[in-house]
Amino acid sequence: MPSSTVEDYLKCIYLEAQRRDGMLPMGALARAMNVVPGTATAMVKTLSSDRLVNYRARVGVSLTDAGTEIALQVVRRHRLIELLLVQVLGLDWSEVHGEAEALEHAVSDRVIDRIDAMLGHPRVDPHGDPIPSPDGAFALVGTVSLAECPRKVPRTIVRILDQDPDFLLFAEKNGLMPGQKVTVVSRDKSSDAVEISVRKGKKLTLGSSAARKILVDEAS
Amino acid sequence: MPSSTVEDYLKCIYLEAQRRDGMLPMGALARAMNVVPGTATAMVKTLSSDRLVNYRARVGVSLTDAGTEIALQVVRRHRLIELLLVQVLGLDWSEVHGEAEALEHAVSDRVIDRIDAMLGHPRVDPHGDPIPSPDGAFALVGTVSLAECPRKVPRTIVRILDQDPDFLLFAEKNGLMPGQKVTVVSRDKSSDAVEISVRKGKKLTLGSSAARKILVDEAS
DNA sequence: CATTTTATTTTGACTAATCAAACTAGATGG
DNA sequence: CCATCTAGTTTGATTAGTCAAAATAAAATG
Ligand SMILES: [Mn+2]
Ligand SMILES: [Mn+2]
Ligand SMILES: [Mn+2]
Ligand SMILES: [Mn+2]
Repeated sequence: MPSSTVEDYLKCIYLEAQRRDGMLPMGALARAMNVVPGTATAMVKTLSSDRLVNYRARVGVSLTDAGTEIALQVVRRHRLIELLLVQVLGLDWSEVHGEAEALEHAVSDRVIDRIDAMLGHPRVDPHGDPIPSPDGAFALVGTVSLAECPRKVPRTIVRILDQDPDFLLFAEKNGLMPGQKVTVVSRDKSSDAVEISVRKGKKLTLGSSAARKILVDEAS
Repeated sequence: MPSSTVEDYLKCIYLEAQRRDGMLPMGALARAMNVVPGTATAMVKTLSSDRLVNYRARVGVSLTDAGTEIALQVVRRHRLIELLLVQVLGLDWSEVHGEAEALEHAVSDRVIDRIDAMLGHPRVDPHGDPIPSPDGAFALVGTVSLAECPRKVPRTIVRILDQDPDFLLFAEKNGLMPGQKVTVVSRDKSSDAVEISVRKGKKLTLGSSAARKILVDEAS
């Protein structure tokens, strides 16, 4: 069985590689894992000799099929746990990411299957992140953000691309959660601002980097 | 924060010391922790320098107040998790001890408080083991076992002193669970047997070591 | 192209947790 | 009391995961 450290590295490589194209540079991995670069290099070498990643010195790292499989299991556990904490135990969606970070390594398949069943085989977690099925499949949703979707057309929020508790609390307070309606009123290039209106016509202005974190559905 | 290894040692010392009198010998600790004696000695020395245990070479180990406090927190987490797994997620009582062994180190106070609230501040776990309150207090129950309680008097089972899945499955199959009624019919010294009758007058014979694991209430 | 900067790798060291095996300190007992 | 047994302790290694700092490769720049 992989240690929880190995699980975290694989999950991190998987999630970081979503953004970027091919190989994940060691510097990015080290930053994401909060370790010094030498530590990332050392770890990646052992992952490589275990055939969990492909490593090319001074280029970067990518997951093998075996590594992807483990990463997806960890992501599945993480997101099912988040949903359990929100829906069954009543924690706030801003708190659950941190909690799940530890619990994802401590739940067995048996327990995760029970959680999955009790929640009715959910497809997404509280932040709209997709939950891989036991065999690693999942649907991709909402690839357009408030920073680029058409204006004046009401949309439904489907996903939030940030786990930071402060951002999530802000989002929650302003009704920016999956399922909520939102319309982009205007955008201004120079001021980098996106003006939106949420439920009850409440207006709100976001910087574009925040707007980019809020994904809405494709179909109007 | 103590590592999960330290938490397990402290919990183990706490639980093993329940049986025995004063100091727990290193051999007993090593056996209970599944490590070689030298490992237990080394660990206990570091616990001792952290003021979590009192250690006297060639005598044994006992918990300090600080050590007891940690041990009780771990026991509290363990037992609340067991109850959650049984009552909310529907796992069998024979499975939950093993699951809780890992989860007890991964749940935060925040999560454990929510579990406690959701379960209605329970006093005992699925095996009848008492759940310490956040400040470490708990009630002692059922100090008499089927091996020594009076015969022919119906009793209620309050606690099972064994976490072995096989034993628990056996007990479950025969209705030997907390809350169930049971009566000792007869005992035989030479054959070491305890004959009991459970719900619906079903008869069953236990060896005395098994009988000693089933605790019943004091008052008839 | 030679030089400087930056990213990555290497080297050397450390901590926590463990085991195997050699070594006592006490108890047991003739 | 000496010999032996046994439980417990020491010593010497090992593994996983990490950091600091030196070394180096590659990229960027004048
Ligand atoms: Mn994690
Ligand atoms: Mn999430
Ligand atoms: Mn444990
Ligand atoms: Mn229990």
